[in-house]
Amino acid sequence: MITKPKGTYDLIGLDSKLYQYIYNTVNEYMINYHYEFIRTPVFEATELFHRTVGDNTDIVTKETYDFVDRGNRNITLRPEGTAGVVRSVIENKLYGNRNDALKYYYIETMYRYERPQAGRYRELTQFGVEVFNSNSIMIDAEVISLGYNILKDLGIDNFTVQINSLGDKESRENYTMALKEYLKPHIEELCSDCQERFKKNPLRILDCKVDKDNSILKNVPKLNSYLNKESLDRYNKLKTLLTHLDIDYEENSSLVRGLDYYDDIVWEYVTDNDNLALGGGGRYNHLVKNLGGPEMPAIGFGMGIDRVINELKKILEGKGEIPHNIDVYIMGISEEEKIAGLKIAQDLRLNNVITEINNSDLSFKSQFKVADMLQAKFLLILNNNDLAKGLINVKDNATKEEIKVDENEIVDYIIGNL
RNA sequence: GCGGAGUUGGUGAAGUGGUUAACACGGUAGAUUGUGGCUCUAUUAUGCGUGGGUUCGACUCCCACACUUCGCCCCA
Repeated sequence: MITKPKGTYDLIGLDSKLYQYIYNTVNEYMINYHYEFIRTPVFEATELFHRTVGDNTDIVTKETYDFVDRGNRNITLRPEGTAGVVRSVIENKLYGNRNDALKYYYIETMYRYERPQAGRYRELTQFGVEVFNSNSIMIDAEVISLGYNILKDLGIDNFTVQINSLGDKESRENYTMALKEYLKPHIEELCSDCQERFKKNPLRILDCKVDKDNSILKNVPKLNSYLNKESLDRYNKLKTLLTHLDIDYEENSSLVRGLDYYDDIVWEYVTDNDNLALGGGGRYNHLVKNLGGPEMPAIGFGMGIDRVINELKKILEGKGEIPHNIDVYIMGISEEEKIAGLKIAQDLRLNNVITEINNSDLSFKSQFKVADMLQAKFLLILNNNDLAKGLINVKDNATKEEIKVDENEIVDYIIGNL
């Protein structure tokens, strides 16, 4: 038997239902918030991701899906959404005749060559937004609240928005130096991974799972105190705006995100139960220029749909709710009954009634079982005698009451009683 | 890249180096001559992740690999 590749999954059953639900909700929100849908290629030149992410992390050396195509091009399957959108904005000069914010959203699969574990797959799906050409803190507030409002609307309420400011490049460099200065005498007391991080990415030490209760890390200099006036003002303004928009947030001074292209505001949507990030984002005011575009501020976030699906499943299990399936199941045995049923099914379907019909040679007993499995609300039990009189037997599958309805009124009857 | 635990039917699973792989749910058919969900009866894995090896004999022991799952690194 041929099995699916490691770390992938088939979107089936309840998962696929929830995916559609999320997909539809996201699209609705994006339209109302006036974000334009953008789709970029699944694969891009490897160099794009290397330049976006930087060359010094494990991400580039062991966590991307790289291959050489038949034309000897170095290609990488996109591991995240930002790089492709930024590339497209630059390449298509989408900023050319605009002086307002450019707002894009995507819903796409991503590929990461990782060892699978809880909430981590090799093929994952994210939705996200990227906004260009505005450095207004109002945009930061809009983007953060957009992700927040979507999650809330989906029915997820056990999460928290964690925010932090990394400051601008200068502030961050000053802070990094101060942090290293502070940690240097204690470096031997930290875990071996932190000793490695000290050299490669000192800010990540703040995120360490092993040393998180270590008094050395608890007394570490605060990032916020190294912010310059402008960054601090922005951060304070953001907090005011989020409160203004009724967004519950939490400040997390050790939230740094992994990549060094972020400036100023960063945030994550974190579940309360298991502290898993459903999504996160930040400002990246220098990335566009670094990738060959003009000086242009930008901000964005990505949300892991796979993780959101898992959260929704937990919530549904807790409530014991089974998602709605179909409205009407049409039953019949003889050829005439089935053919009559097919027309009725079409009439119902054209009127937005979710309808299924028996097409096989199943006994009534079996058809009832199918109807129950599909959680049909109404059963249309066709028989030749009544059909000849223009009547249809309608059974309410909740009350078990059965009545005969004129075939010309069946659609209205169903719609009126759903 | 590193480590732990797993892999038996549509599902949940038990199992032993030795002819036919428990049990339950589900499915199908019938008792019920075209209106079910209860009950009863029959039936439902030529197969125990894949490939090798040991053995008279392997689902059971050994090795490798694949996949699942939970962590580490990393986290876009």
